[in-house]
Amino acid sequence: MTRTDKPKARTARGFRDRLGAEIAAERDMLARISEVYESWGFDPLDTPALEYTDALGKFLPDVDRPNDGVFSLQDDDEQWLSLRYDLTAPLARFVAENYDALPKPFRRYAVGPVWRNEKPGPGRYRQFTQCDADTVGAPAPFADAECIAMLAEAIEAAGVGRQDFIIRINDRNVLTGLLETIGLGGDDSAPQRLKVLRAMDKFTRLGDQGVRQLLGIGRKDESGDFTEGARLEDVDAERVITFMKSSAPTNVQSCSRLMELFEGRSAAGAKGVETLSAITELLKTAGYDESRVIIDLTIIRGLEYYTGPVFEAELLTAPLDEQGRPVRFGAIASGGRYDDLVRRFKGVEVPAVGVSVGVSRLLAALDFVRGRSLEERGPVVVLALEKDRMADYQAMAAELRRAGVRAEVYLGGAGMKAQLKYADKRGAPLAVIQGSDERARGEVTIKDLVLGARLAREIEDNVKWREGQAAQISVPRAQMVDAAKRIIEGDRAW
RNA sequence: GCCGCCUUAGCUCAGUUGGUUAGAGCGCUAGAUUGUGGAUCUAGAGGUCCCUGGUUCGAGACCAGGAGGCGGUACCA
Repeated sequence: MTRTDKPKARTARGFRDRLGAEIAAERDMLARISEVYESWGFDPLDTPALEYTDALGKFLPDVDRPNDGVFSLQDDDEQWLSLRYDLTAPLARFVAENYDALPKPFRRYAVGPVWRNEKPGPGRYRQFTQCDADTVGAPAPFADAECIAMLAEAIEAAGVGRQDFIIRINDRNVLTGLLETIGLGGDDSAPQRLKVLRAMDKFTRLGDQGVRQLLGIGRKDESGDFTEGARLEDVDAERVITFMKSSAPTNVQSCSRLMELFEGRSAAGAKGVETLSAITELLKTAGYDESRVIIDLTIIRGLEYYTGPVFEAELLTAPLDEQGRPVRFGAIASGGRYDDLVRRFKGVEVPAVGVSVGVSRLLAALDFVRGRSLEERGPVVVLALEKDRMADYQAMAAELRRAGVRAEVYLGGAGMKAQLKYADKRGAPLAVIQGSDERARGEVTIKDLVLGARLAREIEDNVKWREGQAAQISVPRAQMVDAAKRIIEGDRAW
């Protein structure tokens, strides 16, 4: 192979490798969330990563090529396959395919990677993990309220304090009602409705000014790019903005304000308010008041997808980045009602509501909030000083493992110094050392790497840093496991 | 997708108006300090200067195209 033939070792754009602590943290979080889902009576369902593209509903309009945004490939029979971009579309396919055999309502949860062929950004990858729970075949509001309550429990189980997050809720029908009151109810206004909703979706980021521009003539951003506006009359634009600011401190107040707005003017709007009112009442009875679930009229969510209540969970503690600016993580979980999804397959409307936790985002957020608490705790490393005693070393490691302590024998070819460096790099709590001296005495030396590091940090004047041998003890071989366990317990206290 | 900025050692970055063997800090490897990671000292390894093409006697520096990264914006089921 010549130089130019050599492939470059690199991960594909928007993808990444992960190891050790991060995987453990995600596995742990998924287990906690799944446990909550399962305890609420949801059964796990696993579906394939690849689906027929038409089953996912992702062909470009009027073109027989799959949509941008999904990774697709053509099978040898020319049929298009796509990697799933969420867990809900496969659920709809599964329900339609097995409709008659399933208990209805059908409750399932699903965990796994999904792929999106989009521009990656910080914390935004082209492969990420979702953790969903959905109830198919149950109309609002009971299933919706349950879903929200369960989400709150799942987020807590994942490690976010009760006071550190809030779930914001809105309803698609309420938004439809708003659009009707500004004269955008008709079928011919559909494109404009879309633009208005998109503009509203940016309220949190762009504020009144930006949204006002987007509702009117359009907006030019700081890079010089221009976004076409919805071209509403000024009065109507103001109504939209006023609407978004009219979320009240209590859910009851919000509902009565909305009722006032819609009464006699929009059936859809009134229906939405009733639903919101019912859900928040149910939740309140269950102990979820405004401090945990609040009506927020700026919540929009997916545009041509949700048909009723929509909600998202947001972290309230905004940690600061290196420059001291607050870090926005966006929604850590979201969900809503989508009554149309199965209709594509069956022709009949099947009501459904679900929730999705963005696992990677939640992990990243937690990481920030509690400052890399996911610190690596490596295995105990048994040094291999005498090559002809490897069997003894393996026996030591085995004893430690039997006592529930992660342990391994150093298997490289380097000397003692390098072996300790290795142990250090692995994050080992301690190293077990038995050279010829210890062996002659029937002992092992246990070096406390955590304590040693701490002592070294305190001792500024050096040369005598070597007396840091206080961080190690010799014990009879038979007491090795006990001594090791004691040291590990002690380290935990620090 | 569009706009802007960036890409030099494992990492963070210097590199003067184009001019010989491309540098620093940290990290890494080895040695010293009785058989010891984290302190100190010494030595060493490590670079297709993102890629391709062009301008030039000469390109890490200049030009064009591409790739990757960052930021903004659009889209986001």
